[in-house]
Amino acid sequence: MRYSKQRELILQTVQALSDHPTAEEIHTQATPRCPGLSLGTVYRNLNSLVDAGRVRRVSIPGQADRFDHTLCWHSHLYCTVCGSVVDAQVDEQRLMELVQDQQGVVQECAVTLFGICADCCARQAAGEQAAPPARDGEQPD
Amino acid sequence: MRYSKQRELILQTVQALSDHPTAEEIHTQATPRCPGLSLGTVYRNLNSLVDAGRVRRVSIPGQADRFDHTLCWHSHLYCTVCGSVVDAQVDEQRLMELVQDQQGVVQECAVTLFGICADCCARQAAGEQAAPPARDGEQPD
DNA sequence: GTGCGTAATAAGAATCATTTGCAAAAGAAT
DNA sequence: ATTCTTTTGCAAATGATTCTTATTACGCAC
Repeated sequence: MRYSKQRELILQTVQALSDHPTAEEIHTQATPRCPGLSLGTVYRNLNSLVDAGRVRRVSIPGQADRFDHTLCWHSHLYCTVCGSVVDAQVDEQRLMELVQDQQGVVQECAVTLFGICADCCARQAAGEQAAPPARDGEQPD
Repeated sequence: MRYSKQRELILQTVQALSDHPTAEEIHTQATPRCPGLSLGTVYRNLNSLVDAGRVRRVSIPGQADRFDHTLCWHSHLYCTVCGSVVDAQVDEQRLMELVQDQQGVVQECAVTLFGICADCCARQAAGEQAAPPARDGEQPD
């Protein structure tokens, strides 16, 4: 793989946006520093970076893929209130033990939690409303 | 929700096809018994059935959703050799304990295993080739 | 430095799974 | 049977992602 400034920028952007940005968010963030950067290039390079193991792909069912700068194994919690994805604390060792015993061979294990993130919990406790992830047909008043 | 023969048929088809069929597979299987059944109707009804808790949705990253007749919680193993999805044995109780301790509230937990199913393991042991799930640009010889 | 071969790019068409809009058909209730 | 509402079928729309093609620009050889 040979050097390209757009790939470098895309990698830096994923690392800077340490939440779990989508390709589109990465594109939006990166474009100012490289006008003309195309979304296709972002997708292509994200795939290369994932293949090269420099970035991780985070898939939440029914949503655009997100990309994670953290290389070591971990799980994610998808907040059903605000739509954010945060890292979750799951003991890899113990999980693998729990999961290993199958009829067949287990090579990888992905855990996705659905729930309410710490921020939204705090907000709810304070009686506030979080900006919802624009789901369904809910109109704010 | 009021009765419709196509919804009934779709439900029966998911239950009959106890592997994890996609909407398209369900459509193909169901059409003979209801000529003119449209794919849109299949999707629409699968969504209703999922909402009503009569069927479960199984998402594997980068693939069409599959539907599961089994209502009780369980995990899935995606076979990277043949592309099939089989039920996995994961102790729900112990998994939940492992996963519960987050900054935030966990409501649900999805585990997807990637590996090789029992059938493909057996085939590999016997030195055979399984029909691959038609990935990438691999051409058989 | 100049020139080349090749990998990488931008732009947009193409694809795939899924959803949606709408007029017609089918359940349900009267 | 009549009316009211939900569902259907079809086709077109969407959204995310990939692919195609002509073009650009690395990086090496001279």
